[in-house]
Amino acid sequence: MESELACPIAPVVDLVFSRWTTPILWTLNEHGRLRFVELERRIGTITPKVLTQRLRQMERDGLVTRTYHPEVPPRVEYEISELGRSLAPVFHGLAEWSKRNLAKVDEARSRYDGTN
Amino acid sequence: MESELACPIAPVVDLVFSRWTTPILWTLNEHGRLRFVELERRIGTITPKVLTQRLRQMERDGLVTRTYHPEVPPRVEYEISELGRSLAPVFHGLAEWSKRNLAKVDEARSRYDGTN
DNA sequence: CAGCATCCACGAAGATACTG
DNA sequence: CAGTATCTTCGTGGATGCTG
Repeated sequence: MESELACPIAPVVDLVFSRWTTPILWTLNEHGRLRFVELERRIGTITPKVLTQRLRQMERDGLVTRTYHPEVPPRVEYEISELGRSLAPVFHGLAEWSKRNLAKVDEARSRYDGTN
Repeated sequence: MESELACPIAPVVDLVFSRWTTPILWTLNEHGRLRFVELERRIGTITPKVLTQRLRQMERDGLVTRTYHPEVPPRVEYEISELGRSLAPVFHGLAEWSKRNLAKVDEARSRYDGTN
């Protein structure tokens, strides 16, 4: 998808920051093991189809684990894996940067738009 | 774009990891001030239209600066801003994670696909 | 409940050609 | 050189309905 030619982190960006993966990972990291609907509700605006798609991909990539309980009604639980958890420092770094610099982005936008 | 309800870093993810911003920022961080075509060539697969779009947005967000030299032929130079440079630790963290864990992702995929 | 199947809509991105 | 203009393609995502 992205050009790796000039950017060594392109693969990991594709992996971790493609759409919905961050909220999913963050939620699972905060609340531990969750059922499908719980995850769906906590994220709020995602549709079940898309949530399923992303979870499958993340399961394949080893970022989350899926546990199926053959009951009636069926119960499926998702959990962040060790590999997924190892991204925590990166996320923390982003949160820090956010706290410190996101306001500057807003300022820059106002300046650019001339709506000082 | 992304749901912020469950994920505090969603805004910064949108800002920094939307398409092409990472390669652009990385390239400008590596090579300093660059002209439009130089940037285009280093990234390799981006089209001028898209490159222009992304650069405009990043300029608006305060991540890059644009300098126009009214000459013939015209010369425009792009440079990473202080704000953009402040992302370096985050990028470095990603590169580190990449070196350590990207192979595990490949393993997980092989396992999932059953192509052990 | 946890999904899959299907259809549809939209915007981002690519290809191409053209200007000051 | 540094873009802009236009057209087309494509993928993501939304909506809906249906199963074990």
